Amino acid sequence: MLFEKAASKMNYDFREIEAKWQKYWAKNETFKASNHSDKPKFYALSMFPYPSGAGLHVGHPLGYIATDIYARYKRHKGFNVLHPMGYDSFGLPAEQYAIQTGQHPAITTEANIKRYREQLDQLGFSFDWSREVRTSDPNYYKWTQWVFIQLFNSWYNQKSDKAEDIEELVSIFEKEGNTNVQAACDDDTLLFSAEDWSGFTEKTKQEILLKYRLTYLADTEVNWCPALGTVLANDEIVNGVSERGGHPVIRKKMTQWSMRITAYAQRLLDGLDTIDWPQPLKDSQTNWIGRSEGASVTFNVIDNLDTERSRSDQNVISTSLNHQHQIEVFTTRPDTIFGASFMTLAPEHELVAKITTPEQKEVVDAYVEATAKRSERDRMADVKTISGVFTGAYAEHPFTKEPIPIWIGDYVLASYGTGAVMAVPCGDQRDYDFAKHYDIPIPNIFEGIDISEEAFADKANTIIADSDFLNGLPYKEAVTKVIEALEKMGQGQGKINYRLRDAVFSRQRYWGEPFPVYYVDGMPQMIDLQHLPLELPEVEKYLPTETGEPPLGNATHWAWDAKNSKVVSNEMLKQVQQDGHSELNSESYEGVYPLELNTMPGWAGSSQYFNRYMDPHNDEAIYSQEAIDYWQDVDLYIGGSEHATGHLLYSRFWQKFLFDKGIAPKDEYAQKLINQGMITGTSIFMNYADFNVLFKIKLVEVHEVEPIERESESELQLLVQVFYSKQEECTFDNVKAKFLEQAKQKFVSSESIKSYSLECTVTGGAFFEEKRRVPYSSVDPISFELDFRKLRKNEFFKNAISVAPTVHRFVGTTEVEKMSKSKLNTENPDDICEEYGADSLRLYEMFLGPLEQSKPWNTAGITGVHSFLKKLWKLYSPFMDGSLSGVEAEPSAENLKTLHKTIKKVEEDIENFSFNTSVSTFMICVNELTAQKCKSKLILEPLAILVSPYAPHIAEELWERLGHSESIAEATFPKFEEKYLVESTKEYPISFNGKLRFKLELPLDMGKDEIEAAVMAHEKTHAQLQGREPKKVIVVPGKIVNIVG
RNA sequence: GCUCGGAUGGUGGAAUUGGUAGACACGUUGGACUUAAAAUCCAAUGGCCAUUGUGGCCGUGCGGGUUCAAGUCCCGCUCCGAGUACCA
Repeated sequence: MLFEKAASKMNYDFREIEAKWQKYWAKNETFKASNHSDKPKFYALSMFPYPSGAGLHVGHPLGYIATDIYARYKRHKGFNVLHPMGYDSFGLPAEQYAIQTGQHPAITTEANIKRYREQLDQLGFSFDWSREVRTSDPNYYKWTQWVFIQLFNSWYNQKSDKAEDIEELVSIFEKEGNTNVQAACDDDTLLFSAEDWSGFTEKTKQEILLKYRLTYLADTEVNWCPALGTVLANDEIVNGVSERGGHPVIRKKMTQWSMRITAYAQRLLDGLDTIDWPQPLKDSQTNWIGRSEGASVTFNVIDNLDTERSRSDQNVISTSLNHQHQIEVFTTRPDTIFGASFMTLAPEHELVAKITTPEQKEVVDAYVEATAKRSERDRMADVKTISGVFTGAYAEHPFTKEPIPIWIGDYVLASYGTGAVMAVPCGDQRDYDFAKHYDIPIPNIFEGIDISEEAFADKANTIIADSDFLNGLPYKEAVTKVIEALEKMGQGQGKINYRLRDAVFSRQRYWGEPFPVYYVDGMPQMIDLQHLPLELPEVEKYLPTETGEPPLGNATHWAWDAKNSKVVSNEMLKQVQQDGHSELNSESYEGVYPLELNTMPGWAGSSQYFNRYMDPHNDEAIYSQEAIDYWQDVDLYIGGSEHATGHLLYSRFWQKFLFDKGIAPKDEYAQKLINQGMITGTSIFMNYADFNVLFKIKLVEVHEVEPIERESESELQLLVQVFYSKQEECTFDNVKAKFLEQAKQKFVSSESIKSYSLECTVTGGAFFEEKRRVPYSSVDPISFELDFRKLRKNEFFKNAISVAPTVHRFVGTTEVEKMSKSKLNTENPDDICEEYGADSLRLYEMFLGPLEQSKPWNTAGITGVHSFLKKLWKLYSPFMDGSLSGVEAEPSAENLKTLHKTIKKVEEDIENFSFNTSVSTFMICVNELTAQKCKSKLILEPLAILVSPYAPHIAEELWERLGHSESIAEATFPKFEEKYLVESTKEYPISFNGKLRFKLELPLDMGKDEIEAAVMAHEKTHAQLQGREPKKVIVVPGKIVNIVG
């Protein structure tokens, strides 16, 4: 008993140690950050997770561990560290679960968060949990709604290049109309004067302002699925039907909220130069924004064929006047305008119906209808098929005045540019292919270029020919000249086009932030801040209503009483609508209006959470000025690259907006960002079509004809091949049933037997006919041999039949894939924590490879880091068993060298986020100190601090056992001192013609010539040279010697 | 197609500015301890050839080049991964 107790104190009992310190940190609020400090601030942030029902898998903590190491390191370095965590807790899975089970998403979400928290706590993160945020918490989304209102009340002034108050725009309108206003606004905004403005009705004014607001209502084309009553994202549609249920999907216009992110396109692009983010991520944002420079050109549509005919008769009639229709195109190659031989409109282009000639109407209508049926994604995926039809109409070339046929084709997308192109087949491959296909002329306007096979698109080597005033000019000059000419004619100007579209901000979902919006006379009104949050109403069903309204349409208590500023029953609404302001009804019915039924998208809540962490409980403001002045911005942000064009773009946009409004002090919120690589899982496949089942059967025959029933018992062993289709489960019952069926056919003759019974004992096993996934956790991580005991732990395989291992080995084939629950290749951190402890898991995740690289998960190597921790523990044992009893060994020079080498490397590694190499460094350090039998506190104390960011639990325990009563978290990071590393000699590699031949130890302070002399005098040098005279001797002091000859 | 990554032993991966390729760990093999197993410890471990010892040759996806010296720099490919996709 006594012995056991002593042993447990001596052994590395990670379970006890980890639980102890996790409790200690929570109790002492070790990692609580203060908004006031004399220390410099450091804000370390991990992207907050969506709390899914599956819990964390080993891929999740990778980034958290990295952030945690850095945060703990910075704390050791004397920083006041903010390291918060929260949950992005609105989202689809909880809603879908609610649809299936009727359980409120809030309940599911709460349960999932609880599970996440347990798992996170287990890993020993230094989070300041007092600052936790949840996007689905009304106290949080109050401020999401508030930002929305700020956006609504703002417009983008292109003159000052920032967002400004909408009231200022109104006063400009009142003074001078909108003729001088340069704003990011809808394309169809008409010009008006101050007089016009004052003459507009209030509703018209509101309609006009909506065209300027940074969040606005617009008709947006969406993928509408009538059967599901919902809008689908592009990837929810497969082959034109819904992925779920296979219902038809149509493109439909819906009034939805949009965010005018395009106003910030240029600033989002420019800002990338100011932040330290990974280049691939910057590239993908750059591509997503998709800036292209060129010109917009207006082509006049020729009104009727008579005009055209008379022109071809050389009776020149001016056709540039009174054209009914104009087509505006965007081109990046205005220099090739003389090569334009046709135009193509997107089938959805509004002019299609107007300009199509009666003769062509039928084919055009058919084509338009056919394309409408295809989703945009389908159209884009199908690049090879060329299709289009001629409208019968012609446009006039701005310079040559020649008629140009107008076609429609689905290779032109309505959503990019103006939905119309001037087709220059000689300079664009798509135009070229289209022209070839429909036999349209392909004029060549390039000097010395053969275009008989393909288009020529190389701007750099372009010399324009056959183009009137552009002849002989290279690309750049030609562009300038054309734009000048077009501007003079009023038929075009230089233009910068962006691929980036305004972001649709409405979702027909339940589990999201409600808009703080009600409608008076169809115009949106914002609810005042003091009445926020506008909380999600309760609903009976989480599906869209029968009339196709979003789920909030099911709410019975969802109308806004503007007078009393509160949510009231829909009954009140109906009353008012039916009766108007009738005197029959009491006053309270007045001023009740419908509330918005859409909710905000997933990215709304995540677009400003990093700021809210600075002051998460503030009920008066999104955060106090004081808090943001102190914390400023995120110093280190770690998360996955899959958010490159979603969250990471939208949040930059919101931040820039908050900056413009003076609410945030920085216009980029994260100076440094790192993408952790994906941890891929190893999927295991079993494939045993030919494996047999060995059964023992007992056959009881009962013969009808005999007077006395005779029981005959025969025990048979037989091999039966059991085949399984993919759908069938490999359970004992399934196998047995199949076996009995076969046995019956084989052994029971129907004539003599009245009845029979079969029993079977399984002595063999059965497996699958086809390649089938089995859980990664059920195989040996090295041999991939299946372990049936482990397999049966998985619910799906709980009845799987095993075979004695001596009979047959089941070895799986492997495939590396993204980790996901459905692929059965996830690895649960809990199991690893249980077996090896959190410190082992933390070290191992870092040891796996470079943080940013994607890497396969394999538990095989975890024993390595675990035994490292045991060795580390052992190193400190003299301080635990009392054997040292106060005697303190002075550190040897060797000890100091090892320590300082480690300090230097680990510090460099952390600064460079090269966590995998510091784990190696620790291993080397511990191996060396063990070999040196180091017993010095002066070495072991700093070592504990070095290890503490990586393996905080063991570090705390060792620190305590060294006699400290305070947490190691605030201990000062050891200072590297060069003096301990100074060497007096160097083992020079001596190479001949670049090949290493031998090594020679020489003093480091030896000069070049001395080294050469020493090397040349060496006997091995003579042996190598064999009397030859070296041509050259290269000596790099402190590095290498190379002898050429 | 375009953009961006990447390719090093049986495996994950090391290798500051070009300067000893394969650190560290896993695995494997052999050994110690043990009745045995686990745990722990020790040794070997890129390939080929030779050998009493010493040694030699080849080796960082492929083909060239620059250099005293190339995993690292340059040119041309191949393959793999990620993102994006008719962007006018």
